[in-house]
Amino acid sequence: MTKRKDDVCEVFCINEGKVASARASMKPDGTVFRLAAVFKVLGDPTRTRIISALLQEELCVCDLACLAGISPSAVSHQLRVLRNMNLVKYRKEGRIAYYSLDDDHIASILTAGLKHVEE
Amino acid sequence: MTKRKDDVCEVFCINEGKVASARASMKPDGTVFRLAAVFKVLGDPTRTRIISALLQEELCVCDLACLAGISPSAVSHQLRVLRNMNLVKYRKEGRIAYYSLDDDHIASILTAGLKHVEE
DNA sequence: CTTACATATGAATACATGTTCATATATAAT
DNA sequence: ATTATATATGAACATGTATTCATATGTAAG
Repeated sequence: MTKRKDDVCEVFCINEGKVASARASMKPDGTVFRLAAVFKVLGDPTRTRIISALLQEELCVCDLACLAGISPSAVSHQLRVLRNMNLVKYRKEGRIAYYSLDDDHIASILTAGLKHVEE
Repeated sequence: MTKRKDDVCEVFCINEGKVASARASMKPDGTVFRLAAVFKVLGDPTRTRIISALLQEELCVCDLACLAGISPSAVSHQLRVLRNMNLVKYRKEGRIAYYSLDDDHIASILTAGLKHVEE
């Protein structure tokens, strides 16, 4: 196998035209990367469960820990990940932090995913 | 910290009522798990790019390798992952395998995700 | 001012995962 | 038949990641 690592595209594409047009109509790399990042964050069972629970109503860390069946510490770690991706937001009431979905798109993504999963 | 690992839920929930109702309205564990699995599969930049390219038209392994900028071998591995999750299907034409999205839900999921990413 | 509690966070460990490399299979061409 | 090509696959390695544990922060209560 002596394919050169660079310019693989130019030389080894089978349908250069299709590749060129596909490339032209694709979202920019940054967008694809951020999209992947969002899906990756949603792609952990614990976090999916958390988001799924928050579809109904806001919940505090402890309650989410109950629902997910893991320690509050683990939930807190995961909530930070979700926060960093702008998937959840929270409000503080005393020492209790109530988390909720950050915007309506999140529910749409979940719903679309469920349609595929539930066939 | 002397919290028992079992029955954490019963003892340490702050709002038992909210937790109970959230639990009742949540999808079964199996569904949540499969949903997470779908998102996890979509959560890799290479696979997101592949799916994104296939939104336009079917493409063969080599062309996808060009678009993703990785080896055909790596693409083939990823295509198997996507196949296992029923996200893509393929038809053979001679020795060339043309891949396409398996159903319309996939596009919906991508679109919903893009709305969040593009704000 | 302590004490208790809800949450957050850093470090460490155990586990999963994506790519590469080598090789296999299958189909077309010579 | 032999060679070239398109794809598939197994093993290995390197990297990433989710949980746990220990600890820190901040808030309410005694």
